[in-house]
Amino acid sequence: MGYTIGQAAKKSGLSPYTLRFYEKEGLLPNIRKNSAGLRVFSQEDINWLQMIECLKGTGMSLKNIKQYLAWLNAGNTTINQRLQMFQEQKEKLRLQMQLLDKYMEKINFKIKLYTLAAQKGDMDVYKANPELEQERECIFGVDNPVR
Amino acid sequence: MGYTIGQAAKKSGLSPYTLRFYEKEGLLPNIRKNSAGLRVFSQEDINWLQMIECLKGTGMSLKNIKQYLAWLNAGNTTINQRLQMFQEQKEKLRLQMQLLDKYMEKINFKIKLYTLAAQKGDMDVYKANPELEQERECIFGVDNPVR
DNA sequence: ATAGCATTTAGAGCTAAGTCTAAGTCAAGC
DNA sequence: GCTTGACTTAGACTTAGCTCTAAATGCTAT
Repeated sequence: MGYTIGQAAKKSGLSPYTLRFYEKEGLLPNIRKNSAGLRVFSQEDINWLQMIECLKGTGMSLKNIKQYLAWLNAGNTTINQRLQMFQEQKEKLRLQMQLLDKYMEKINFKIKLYTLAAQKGDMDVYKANPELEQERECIFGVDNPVR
Repeated sequence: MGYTIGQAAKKSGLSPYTLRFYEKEGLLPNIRKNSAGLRVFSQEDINWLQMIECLKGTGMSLKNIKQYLAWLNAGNTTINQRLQMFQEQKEKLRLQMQLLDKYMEKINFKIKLYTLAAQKGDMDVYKANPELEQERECIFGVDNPVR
């Protein structure tokens, strides 16, 4: 009913080095050790690692994840802090997703451009496709510099 | 028709330090200098900075952005490499957006959980709302550990 | 014409998040 | 009983990407 550090590494997609590092940093406070001194990761530990991945992947620092852990350990008196933290994290994620949508537009434009250029063999695609110029200005937000 | 480093910093959201650093790294190869030796950023430079932000924001390293710049400077013979680069970047972005969707689900679940807990004043929300337990298992992907 | 602010340079310093090394322990298979 | 491979520790090292310092120069408003 437990995993070695190598198995936990595979399950979580992190390296054994990283798992030890997280433990050293206090992000994995309750890892058991067996009689031989080896770490034993429970399913709960793996789940917690996935929560860490979620928070890290949405831009939270390890330091702030540690703060969340402290709130978890502090019990019911910190429910409101935790709720607020997730609400802020959600807003951050929403903005990030919005930004990525914009980046996707830019990248799609470039793919369109280079696909035409690859067919033609050169970059003079605006001459043959003047509508691209307008799309470019729209996506890249060209404006008039002062001075 | 040009910006100082401070103005360019505001326009791009980067610090003057970062802009100088990028130039030092060869990511801004064509910044003009005026008669006093001050950098003059053109609108083209600002647009290029926005492209850098797009590539960086979708996970590309500065080193690889520099490679792209080298391809740009090399001319028409590198159109296919550039097309392939953007196609790979698009796929990477697609996967990233998929991941963020998952994270959004997790975070929404936590907000639901903590909102109920905040009303109740404690974390025993699974007892009152057993359907949450199932949703949790679905989102966190609990499975049966071996051994 | 002088104070105050932005800019310049080279190069040092910093932070976050790992990543690795060395020396040693342990269990399993041949 | 010996080798192999995964594990242990403390602590040093690495990398990416900035961020700052110091000393000098130069524009701008009073």
